[in-house]
Amino acid sequence: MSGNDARDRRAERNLASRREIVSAAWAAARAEGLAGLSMRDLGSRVGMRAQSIYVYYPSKHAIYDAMFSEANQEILDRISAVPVSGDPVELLRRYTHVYLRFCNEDAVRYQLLYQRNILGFEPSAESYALASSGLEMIRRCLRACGVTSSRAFDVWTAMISGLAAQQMANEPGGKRWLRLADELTDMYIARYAPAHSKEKK
Amino acid sequence: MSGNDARDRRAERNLASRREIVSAAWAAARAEGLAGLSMRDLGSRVGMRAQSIYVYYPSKHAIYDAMFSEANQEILDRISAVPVSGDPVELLRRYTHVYLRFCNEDAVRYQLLYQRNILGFEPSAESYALASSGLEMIRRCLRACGVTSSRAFDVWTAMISGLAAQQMANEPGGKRWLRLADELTDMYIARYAPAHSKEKK
DNA sequence: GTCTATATTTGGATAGAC
DNA sequence: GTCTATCCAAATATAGAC
Repeated sequence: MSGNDARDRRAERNLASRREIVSAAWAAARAEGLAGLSMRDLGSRVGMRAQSIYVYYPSKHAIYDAMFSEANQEILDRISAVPVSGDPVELLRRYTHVYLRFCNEDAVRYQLLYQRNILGFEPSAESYALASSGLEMIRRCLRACGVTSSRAFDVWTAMISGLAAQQMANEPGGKRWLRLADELTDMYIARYAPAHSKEKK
Repeated sequence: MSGNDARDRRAERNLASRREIVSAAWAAARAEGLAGLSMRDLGSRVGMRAQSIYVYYPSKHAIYDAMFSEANQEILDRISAVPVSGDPVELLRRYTHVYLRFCNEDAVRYQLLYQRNILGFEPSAESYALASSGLEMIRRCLRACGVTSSRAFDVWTAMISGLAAQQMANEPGGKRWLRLADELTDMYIARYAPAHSKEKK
């Protein structure tokens, strides 16, 4: 029926516009800074007046939230796409590599996801759930390596997020710290999962 | 001479006002967020009109810079005050404790010093020098522990800044990650300075 | 769904009287 | 050194015509 077709087309176009807005928001944030995102600039990037954006998103915070959610979905997808075969320690290395590469690719995305400091912005509960489920995959992998205590898990997240933090703060896009990932992993495994360590005791 | 006295009193009052302004700026940043610091709010906190602040600081960035510099001086002072006696590994632990406590005390200060993300603000060269000289003390201490490679030094800073980053991001003011410092240090020393390790090989 | 027009607020910064 | 007055620019958001 043509009524349904028209409705579908409308919904399709609406969705496309929403996507275009978020995509332009990323570009704007990369150019002007995350906090410098403005509706006027964003509008001009999608060929609209700023006011028209409110048809698609009710507020600027809603756009931040869409960006936050999209980025969380992206890292979750990438982690999920890692083939789960063979040695769990090898899997841990692959996860780590994927995560660090993800952080290092985009400073603005890193800031939005991991340095909560946009004025009054708090991400929605669903976005949090995405982030947690990524963490859960890491936790399972560590368990497969023989690491079970939550202390040891916190040690792991501290080490890896520390690599990312130093890299982003001091040399964004570089690899001075990122290349230390395997070294840190070896040290960690030798201490917390000696059965999987390549180093003989 | 009374001319000099008057000049001194003026200089003194001027300095006191400058200090009061920076102190109020910290309070404002803690209340409104670092990026939310505004001259009007700051003025009202020191009992002035916003415009009068320009007598003491030529711009808002200059105030950020004063805050940045003050904070760097503070951590440098604290690190310098640590008594340098006995085992270098013990000294390393003390340094680490001082640093982590410093980070955890004040989220806004942490953000200003270690998460460079204020709009167009870039700290002055002198402030950078302060920060570098604190890092240099850590480097010397690690050398005394027998750690010499720059790779190993980067591993150390990644680990410790990772503890701080996780603590600040997930549980500011708490100690879920901070309490892992000694555990991380043990692991690190065992790997990079086995001669100083308590664990027998 | 996009526009014009506008309300409303807020920001940093300057000029000049006192 | 502080004030009043003001400039100027920019922001988010709403109302209503088309």
